[in-house]
Order: sequence, then structure tokens, then C-alpha cells
Amino acid sequence: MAKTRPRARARRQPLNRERVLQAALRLADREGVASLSMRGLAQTLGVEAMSLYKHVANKDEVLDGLIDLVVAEIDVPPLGTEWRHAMRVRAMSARQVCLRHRWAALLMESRLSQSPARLQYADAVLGLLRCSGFTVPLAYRAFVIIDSYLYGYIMQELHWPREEAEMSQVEQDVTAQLSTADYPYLMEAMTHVMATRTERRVAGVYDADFATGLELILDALARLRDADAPPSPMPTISATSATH
Amino acid sequence: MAKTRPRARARRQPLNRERVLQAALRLADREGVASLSMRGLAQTLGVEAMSLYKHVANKDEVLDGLIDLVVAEIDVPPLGTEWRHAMRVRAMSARQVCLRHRWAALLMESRLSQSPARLQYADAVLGLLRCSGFTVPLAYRAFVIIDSYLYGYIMQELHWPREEAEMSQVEQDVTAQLSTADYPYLMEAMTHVMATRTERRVAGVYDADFATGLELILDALARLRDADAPPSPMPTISATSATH
DNA sequence: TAGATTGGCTTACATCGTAAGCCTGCAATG
DNA sequence: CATTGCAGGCTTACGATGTAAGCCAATCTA
Repeated sequence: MAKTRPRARARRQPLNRERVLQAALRLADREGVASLSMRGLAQTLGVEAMSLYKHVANKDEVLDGLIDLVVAEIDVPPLGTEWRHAMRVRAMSARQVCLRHRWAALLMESRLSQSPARLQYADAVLGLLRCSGFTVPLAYRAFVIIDSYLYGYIMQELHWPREEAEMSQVEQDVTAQLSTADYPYLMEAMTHVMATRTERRVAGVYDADFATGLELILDALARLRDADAPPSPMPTISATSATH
Repeated sequence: MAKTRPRARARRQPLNRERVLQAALRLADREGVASLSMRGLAQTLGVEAMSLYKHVANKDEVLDGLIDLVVAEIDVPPLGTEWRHAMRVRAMSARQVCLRHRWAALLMESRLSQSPARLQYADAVLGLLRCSGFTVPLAYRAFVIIDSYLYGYIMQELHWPREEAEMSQVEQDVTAQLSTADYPYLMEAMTHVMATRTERRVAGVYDADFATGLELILDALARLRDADAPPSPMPTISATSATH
């Protein structure tokens, strides 16, 4: 009587690591990575929790797998692309990916997981800088600085209000609950943010602010690069000509 | 017979929120925030888990309390201090605090918790910029950019090897397990990092790299500030004279 | 002295990751 | 074709964990 339809279950295509991770990705996007449990994950696959362990060693492996999936979504231009353009593209892409999967940034920061996908990502970014005239030490430094800003900005951004509803909620808090006397400078800043919130989202949320900061850093790095190794008369050509 | 010594327990000074949070801080420093459980925390206080709930609403409140304790440790110069100096001081201080409590940065990024301590911290930083000639929009932008870099850098740094033992472990991985063919640029960068690791730690770990990046950003912001509101002939004086 | 309050404690429950081992149908082998 | 191995599910069970509910003794207050 327990075996009502012994076939029905067996008929579905067998699970595999790939399908498990894809399901985890969907579930994380829907409910957040914090409420991603092995039992819940199994349920979305029509399976019992312990069945997952035939395809993944443990939950940590699922999380690391998620990181890999997300890193793979980041668009890194091919080796030889002019560095400023390349850094812009990959930074913007990383940001979009992290906003699409709102749990991703925190997960990447909280886990070590030097998987092939992540190593290759780092290698590609470093390669772009190296092929654009950066020395090894400077390429390393630039990488660290850009990534600090990139992921630091994203982490902040994830806490900001997005929907109009949240925004007006914040606005209420600003004008009512937070007393102006206690936090005068914070108040004026919040007021400014609220007042300009419309024009500050261009083709996405908070794009403009992110881009300005990034350009600031790229400018600074360009100066460093030029000081470090005097460029040929036409820097952009010498940069892109490395592989073309 | 259960009441062997009804007095002994009652004699110790009663718990309070303060002592609970201090114990949580110590425990987190010792074992990491991930393995901070209400039961474990209670144990270090010689008390049962549920007793904590007389002084704290729930675990989230403990975590938010930890954030407050940590934020309070950050050294923010008084209003009116010249902005570059002030930003340097508070960035360095925040970094030291986050390295001292290695769980703090992640906790701050993962929780929202707009507690008075945090709001006041933000207010103080914004105030410093405002008093040094930054307009409201620019002060806000500068705040976001500096903090992005600051906490982004720290989050990266927390994953880097610190002890000499870890370092030589990484060195082994670099020269052996990671194949040079697969990640050429990553390899050369790691080799450089390993080779220069001695001179790169000055009075602390990785101080030099952090400072260079910060100066880069402060330079860029200085340029922005001067372009935004043309300074008087002697910018530093006009900056500090605002409140003195 | 009576009553209320404070601050501990016990018990209980849902949820989590996962160890151990069972069962069944398909596939390869004799 | 029969046997057997095993891939890939399932069941059960254990020890965390956060915390709701309620108990009880010591202390403070009227």
C-alpha cells in the first residue's frame, strides 16, 4: 500500500549535481539564501532531503556551487580589451549580477571557496590589466582597489530602499522618527537623497552614483599606471594592440 | 534534593543586558560569531539559555548589540578636523577594529540595524565632510565611496593569510597545486605578493596597500571638492576654520 | 506580614544538517 | 535468461539551535 505507483517516481529523470544547483539558485533568488535548507531544496525537486547527498557532499558544497554559478554570470571582456572599458564592463556586470541575486555578494564575502570558476575570474581580470601596460605590482594593487570599491558599494546598495513603498517609508522615518536635532548631517543627506531619488536612477537603480565613484577610481589608477611605466604616445592603442 | 545549595546561585550579581553583550563580544572574538549560540553564551555566564531572554529580546538583538559595541570602538575625530586627516584616522581605526573583531565586518554588512550608535557614526562622518567645504550632495557621495572602499577592502583582507604558517601554505598551493598554465596572471600576482610580503606589512598587516588605495580615493575626492566649490586660496585653512 | 516583581530554571517544540542504513529497479555480466 | 551490482532514491534517528510557556524562590514594597 505504500507502493501505490512504483513507477511514477522512478520515471522522472534522475537528479544530478547540475539540477540540484540550478534548483538551489532559483530557490535562493526566490526566498533568499538564509532560508535555503536542504529539506526545502529537496522539496522543490520533489525529493527527500537525504537524496540530495547522493549528488552533493553537503550544504557547503551547494553554497560554493551557487557562488560558481553567479561568478560565471559576470561578463569579463576578452583579453586585450582596453583596460578602462574592460573594468567598467565587468564592474557594471558584477553589480547587475549581485543585484539580480541579492544574496550573492554576502555569500561570496562570507565563504572562501577558491573554486576554478573564481580563480579564473580573478585571472581574467588581472590579465586584462597586465595586457594594458600595468606592471605586476600595479595590476595587483588595481585589482584589489577596484574590487574593494565594487563589492563594498554593492554591499551598501543592497541595504538601500528600492521600491517606491520602501522609499516613502524611509522618507517618513527621516522626517518624523529620526529627530533632526540628534543627527543633523545625516538628516540633510537623507533629505537630499530623497529629493533627488528620481534623477539618480538612470537605467537601473543608483547607477549614476556607482559609475561616478568607479570613474574616480579608474582615473586615479590611470594616473598611477602612467607614472609607473611611461606610456607610448597613444596609450589606448598600445594597450589594445597587445593581443590584436 | 534538587535544591542542594539554593543560596550559591542566587548570590552572584544579577545579569543585565550590558553583561550579556560583553560576554557575547568575548565569545565572538574567541570562537567567531558563527558559533555564537544562546546556549553557549549562557554557559560562559554560568546560566541557562532561557535566562538570557530576561535581558535580551532574542538573538538578533544580541547581534545588533554586538554591532553597536564595535561601532563605538571606531575612532572618529571631532567635528571640524581637517577632512583628509579625519577620514584617514577613522578609516584606519575602522579597519583596526574590524581586524580585531574578525566577525564584525560581515555582521555589519549582513544586518540592517539602524541603531543610534550607527546613525551617530554616520552623522559624525558626514559632519566632518560638511564642515570641510563639501556640499551636501558631494559629502554624501564621498561618504558612500570611502565606505565602499573601506569595508570592501576589509572584507577582502579578512580572507587573506595572516600567520606565517598560512602564508607558506598558500605559497605551496601557488607553486604546486595551482597549475601555472591555467591561471598565468593570477600566478604571477600571487608570486609577487608572496615575494614582497615582508616589506608590505608595515606596523600591522597589509597596512601599506590599504593606505595607498585610500590616498588615491582621497585625492580624487579632493579634486571633486575643489571643482564643485572653488576653494579659497588656502584650502586646508578654509576647511579647518569652519568650526575653529 | 501579604503581595508583587524580578530573575533565575525546566520542559517542550519546530527546524536544521546529516550519519547510517534500507530498498528497488536498471544494467551489465555469466 | 538469470544473477548480481549498484545508482539513486527513501526512512529513521541524532544532536544542535532559537525560543515559547510556564514554574518557582528570593527579594522588594505596601
